[in-house]
Amino acid sequence: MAKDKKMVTAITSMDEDFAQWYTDICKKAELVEYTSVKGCMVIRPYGYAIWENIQHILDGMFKATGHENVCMPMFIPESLLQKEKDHVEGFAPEVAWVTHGGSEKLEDRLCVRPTSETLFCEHYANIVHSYRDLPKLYNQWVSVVRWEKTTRPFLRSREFLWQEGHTIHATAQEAIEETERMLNVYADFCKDALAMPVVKGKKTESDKFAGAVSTYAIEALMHDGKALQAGTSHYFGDGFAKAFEIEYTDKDNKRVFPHQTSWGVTTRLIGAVIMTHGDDNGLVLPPAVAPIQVVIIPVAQHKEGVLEKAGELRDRLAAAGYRVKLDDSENSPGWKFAEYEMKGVPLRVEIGPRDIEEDQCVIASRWNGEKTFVPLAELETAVDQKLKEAHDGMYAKALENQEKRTYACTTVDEINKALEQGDGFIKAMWCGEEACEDSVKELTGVGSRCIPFEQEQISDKCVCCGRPAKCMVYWGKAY
RNA sequence: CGAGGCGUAGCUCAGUUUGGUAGAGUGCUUGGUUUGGGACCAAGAUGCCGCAGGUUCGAGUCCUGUCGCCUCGACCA
Repeated sequence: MAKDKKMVTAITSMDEDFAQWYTDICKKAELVEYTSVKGCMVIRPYGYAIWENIQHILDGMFKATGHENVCMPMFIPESLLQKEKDHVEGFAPEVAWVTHGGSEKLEDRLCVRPTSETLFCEHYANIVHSYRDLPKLYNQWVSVVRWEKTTRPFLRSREFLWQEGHTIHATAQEAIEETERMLNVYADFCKDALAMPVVKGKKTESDKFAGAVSTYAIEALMHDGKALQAGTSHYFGDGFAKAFEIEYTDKDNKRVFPHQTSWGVTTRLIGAVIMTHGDDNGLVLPPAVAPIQVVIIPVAQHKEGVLEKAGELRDRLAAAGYRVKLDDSENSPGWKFAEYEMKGVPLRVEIGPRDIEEDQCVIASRWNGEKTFVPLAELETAVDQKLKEAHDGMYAKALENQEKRTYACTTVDEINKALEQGDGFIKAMWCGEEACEDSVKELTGVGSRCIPFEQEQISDKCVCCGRPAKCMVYWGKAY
C-alpha cells in the first residue's frame, strides 16, 4: 500500500523542516509568487481559485444570515482614524500612509485601511437616525494593508484579502448575539467546507481587538502543533458609537447609542488548509474548496480510443456538477500523478487501454492514497462517495491530530513536560490575572489562545499562581 | 525590530577561502522513441553573479551600504 510512502522528492519533508515545507508547497503548488515588494504576494490562479471558492461559500452563508455586501474606500484620513483611542493605538504601528497626491503633499495624510471600523462608523453616523434604521448588517470583500515586520505567504502578508462584517444594532443583546452567530458561521464553515476542526472561545483582555469590549476567535491546531487564529468576531458595545457620535432616536423618543460588531476571515484560511491537511507529497485540498475536484489522467493516451474515453468521462463528471479537468498534455502519466498530488486535487481518475477493455477506471484518493477500480457505469456515484469520504476522512484525521496534541495540565511543570512531546494545545486553568498569563508565556513559551466556550474543570487552581481559577484556557504557540 | 543563514540560468545549486574568458543538474525549444508513479536519445537557446557605491590593470570572488528570501525571538489575521 502506497499510503505512507513518499513517492516523489520535490519538496522538503514536513518532519525535516515544517516552515520550509510550507513555503515549498506555496510555490510548487503554484499558489503564490513573490513580488518586489516585501510581504506583497501574487496569488496565482490556482491559489486565487481556492479563495474564490471560500468566498462563494461564505458569502452564501452571510446572505443567508441577512447580511448585505458594501464597499468602503481604501483610504482613511488620519483625523478619522484618531477618533477611537484604543483602536488607533492598536493599529497605528502597522499602518501605511499616503502622504502625497501626485507631487502635492496632502494636508491630512491618508492611511491605507488596516481594517475599516472607522469608515463604517463615519458612514453609520450619516445613515442611522432612527431605531427603524437598525440593524444594518454589512459585509465587504476587500484587501487591507498592515505593515508587518515578518511576512509569510497567506499567514502574514502586508496586503491581504479578507471579508470584514460590520453590523450595528439597537441593543447590546442583539449585537452580542450577532457576534456569536458569526463566530458559529466561521466554525461551521471550517468544519463543513475546510474539514478543519476549530476551538471556539473568547480572547483574554490582553489579546482583544483594539477597541473591542470582547473578542471571540476560532483557533485551529496545525499539523506541527502550532495554533492558528482562523477567524475573529468582535463585540464593540457602544464605544465606537460614542467616539464617532452615532446616535439614533429610539421608540421612546430618546437619543441613544447603538451597539456594534465586526468579524472577519482572511486568505490566512488558505494557509490553515495547507498546514492542516498537507503532507510530504504536497497540498491536500478539501473537496468543497478545491479548484479541481477530479483530475482525469489518460494512460497511453496516444493509443486508439483512450483520449476519447477520457473526454467522455470528463463530460459526464462536468455534467454531474463536479469541477473536473482532463490533462491531455504530453507529460508522462507518472509526472501527472505527482503534479496533481502536489496541487492537492482530491480525486484522480486513471483511464488506460486495459481499463477500457475491462470497462472500468481507477479512482485514487489524494487524502489517503487509496486506489479503487470502479466500473465506468458507476463513475458519478463513486466520485460522489469518494469526495464525501475525503471530506470526512480529512476532518477525522485533523481532529485526531488536534486531540492527540491537546494536553490537560495543572502546573507549569506539567506544561513544560507535555511540550516535550511536541507543540500543541495546553488546557489549563487560569485565575484571570494578566500577570499569570504573561508568566506562563515566559516560563513555557505558550500564550493564551482563547477561553473556550466548552469549559472543563481540570482543577480549581490557577496553573500559574495556585489561587482559585476562574476558567479553563487553551494555550499554545501561535503563528 | 533583534540574532543567525542565504541571494549566481525559469528552478536547485557549484564556483567566493587564494581576484584573471560564467558552470552543472533540472526545466525550456526542436526532432525521434516512449507512456499504469516525476521516461530516453540527439541537437539547441537561456545570465546586469539581488542592487548601488568603493578598492584594483582586472571583482561573482575583497570592502561599505542597501533590498529581498528563510529560520529563531518580539509584534500581529
